[in-house]
Amino acid sequence: MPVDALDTRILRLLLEQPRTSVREYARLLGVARGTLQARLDRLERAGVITGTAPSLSPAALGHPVLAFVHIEVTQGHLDEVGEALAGVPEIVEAFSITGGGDLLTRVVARDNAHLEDVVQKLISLPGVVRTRSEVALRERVPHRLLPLVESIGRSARS
Amino acid sequence: MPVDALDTRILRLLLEQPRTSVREYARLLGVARGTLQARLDRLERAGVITGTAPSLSPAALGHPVLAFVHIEVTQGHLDEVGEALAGVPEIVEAFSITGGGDLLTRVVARDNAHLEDVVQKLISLPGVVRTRSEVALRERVPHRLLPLVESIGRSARS
DNA sequence: TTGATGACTGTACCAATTGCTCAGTCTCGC
DNA sequence: GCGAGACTGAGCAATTGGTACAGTCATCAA
Repeated sequence: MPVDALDTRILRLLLEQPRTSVREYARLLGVARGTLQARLDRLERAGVITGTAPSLSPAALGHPVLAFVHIEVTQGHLDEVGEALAGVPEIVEAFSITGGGDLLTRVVARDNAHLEDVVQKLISLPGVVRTRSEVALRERVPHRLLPLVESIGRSARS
Repeated sequence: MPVDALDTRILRLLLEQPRTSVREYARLLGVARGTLQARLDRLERAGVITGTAPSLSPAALGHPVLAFVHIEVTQGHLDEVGEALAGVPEIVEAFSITGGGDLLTRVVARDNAHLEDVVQKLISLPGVVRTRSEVALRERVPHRLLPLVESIGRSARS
């Protein structure tokens, strides 16, 4: 079993109150410290906990504009373009998606003019046919995993 | 100035090797511990560092399917639908985007059948006209902020 | 029934880290 | 010249993380 009831409680605590010590987590969960530590090790080894890097806000870093740029690529150039994307610092993440040779990239920019620059740069990449941009206007649901974890916890309990 | 040269060096360290003590960071940067601590406090207060929660992998949590679901909403129901999205645990994040009453949501699912269930749930929300899904096939550029930080650092130095 | 395996507990130890404070130095702008 | 703000280096008590150990308990196969 990948994650059992105790694991979901651990993950919930981790998400709700990071910056708490392992000792304190153990106290809150009513579990021995060794147990918790073993669980954490296992969760990390299993790839559930992928990293501990603090999250930064591109907006606070002077890049308040967020856009999703679809990139249409000519046949057979998907890998090539995909790799080239890594060289664009404004691209925060990118996926190849269903629908022919399409890529979906998440782009941040200082302003709309900067966004245009980035899109121009993308169009100039060899293998790119055209792009289509959707600018994020408002964050309706901020990135979160807690509801998913709780949902998993609920179905695991049953 | 929001982030100067030292700040970018700090952020780079933070991203490159988390799980290092503040003391060690200070040593690596050749800076007094107090200084570093003050900088970290300031970066956090400024909203640059938004959180310290460890990052989890939905895939390792049994949700390997990632999709971007566009939702078209009838006029005037944007807020309503936007709030309803928070009630769907499979929705990891959501934005309202350019183009009429459109929402873009990031959805994770156990498999394609589960994805279909989620989309069905979304369609059933009052105010939703139709949806369009793009399933992520491969992660071409994994989520990253380091290149952006370095880019900012380069322009700040000049 | 017996024996083994794995998970959890409670305790203990130590080096290192944290949060905090303080006085002294340096640089900048008015 | 002078004050404000930032940085330094030092020190302190309290806590932490890493690790180890023996004992308990439940499960499972022989």
